[in-house]
Amino acid sequence: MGRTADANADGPRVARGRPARTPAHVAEMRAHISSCALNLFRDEGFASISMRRLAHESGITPMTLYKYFENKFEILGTLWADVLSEVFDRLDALAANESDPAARLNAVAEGYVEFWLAHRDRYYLVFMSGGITQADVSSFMSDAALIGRFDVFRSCVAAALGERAEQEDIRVRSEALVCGLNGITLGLITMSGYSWAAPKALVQATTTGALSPQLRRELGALVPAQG
Amino acid sequence: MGRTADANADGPRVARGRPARTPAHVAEMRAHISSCALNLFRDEGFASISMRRLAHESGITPMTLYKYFENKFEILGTLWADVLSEVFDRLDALAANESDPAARLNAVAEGYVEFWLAHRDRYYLVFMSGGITQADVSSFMSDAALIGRFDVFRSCVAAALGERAEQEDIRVRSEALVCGLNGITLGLITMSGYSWAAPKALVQATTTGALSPQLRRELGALVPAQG
DNA sequence: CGTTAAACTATAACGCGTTCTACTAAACTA
DNA sequence: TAGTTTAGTAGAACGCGTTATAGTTTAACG
Repeated sequence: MGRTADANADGPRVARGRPARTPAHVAEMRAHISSCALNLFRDEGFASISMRRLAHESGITPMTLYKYFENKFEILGTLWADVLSEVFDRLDALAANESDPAARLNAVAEGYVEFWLAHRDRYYLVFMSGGITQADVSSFMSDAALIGRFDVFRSCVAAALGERAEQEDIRVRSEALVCGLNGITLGLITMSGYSWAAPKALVQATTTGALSPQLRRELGALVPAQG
Repeated sequence: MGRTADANADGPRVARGRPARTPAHVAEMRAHISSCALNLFRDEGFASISMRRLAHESGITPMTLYKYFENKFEILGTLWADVLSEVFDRLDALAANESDPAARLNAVAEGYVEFWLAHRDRYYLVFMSGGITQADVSSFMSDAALIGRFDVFRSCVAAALGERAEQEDIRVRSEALVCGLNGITLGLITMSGYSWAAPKALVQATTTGALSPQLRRELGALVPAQG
């Protein structure tokens, strides 16, 4: 002890031997692996693709995989960003095509649910891939850029409410809206044995519920009064 | 060929050799295994309990386990009924304690969400145990007795709407309500990194949304007119 | 009793995610 | 070029869910 190389601690460390992977190369490698993974997961499902197989298809050794990713789920996590981008790009386009605020809210909400229903493979990829634990999802979902994209809903709600909107009001309404839409998707996909009402009807009930004029008064009992 | 025992096909088959397991014994054995599984899963988590371990704790061979259950998830499925019973027993009690219809609806909705939030282990057990596929959940959820218990919500919605309620109206509203509550639970549990509004606020937004007076008119565009 | 058909056991095996260890290849400095 | 540090490889290993196989016990029959 005391014999190690960091005796000269007055610099970023003298470069001896092969340099460590540059962040750029790491990013490139992760992107390469993720791209292979996306194709494989889409075609054959997350559970069916083994790490050994993914490594082989990526032209890499299984061990190397674990140099770039903590585990299989972390690979999955990098794909979520792509899928969610896809959803929200579509929602933004839908929103741009509707000038009436209430109609816009409804269009976006419908688009969200219908995207998942039309691409169940992606839904499974994001929300239902096996063995997910609380920590896995929430750590990924705290990515600020991703969460920010859910603001479409918030701004649509704000626009539809118009003048009468207050901050906390909008927040609760739009979060409840997102939860409702997620719940609709979850129900229709995972409990397909039950004969649900039409998705559009459920979505519309949820969006009009989010704009219910009654809500603001009732919320007064829960959040600090604002004036 | 032709030498087999079913030459005498004029009966339910002659009993030769050890009789097959009686349905009662099968049920009993499954119950025994399930009971062991419930304790183990609750204490150490679904993923942490191996089939070898469960077999051992049940006083049984791993192979025998597979004689009574198709796979590990089927064991899990038998526990869902117990957990859901627990939820709905509580909801029924809550409903009985509230005479005002709107308050009752809210109490039941809150109770539902709060149960899952307070017993996340059970939530994982039911909704998030790894590797679940569409078929797994929906086949279980088509159990009529279980689905019937969700009618608490329907009847609460009907009572709160009072005279002005119509069949399809109630149906869509209560299904959207259930979806919304499921979505709230899903969001709060799996995306705990995000700072959601208070659960009670989200629930109240959802219940008042489900009673929104606007809804009935808008639904007219989607479902056949009723008069 | 012996026969028969089933229940159950014991054990090995497969591929999985993951980890470990020993090794080779590469990229830099002195 | 020699020395050093890291990247990547090769391959065994662990426990997992699950399956297959062969053997043993059990409960009914005649």
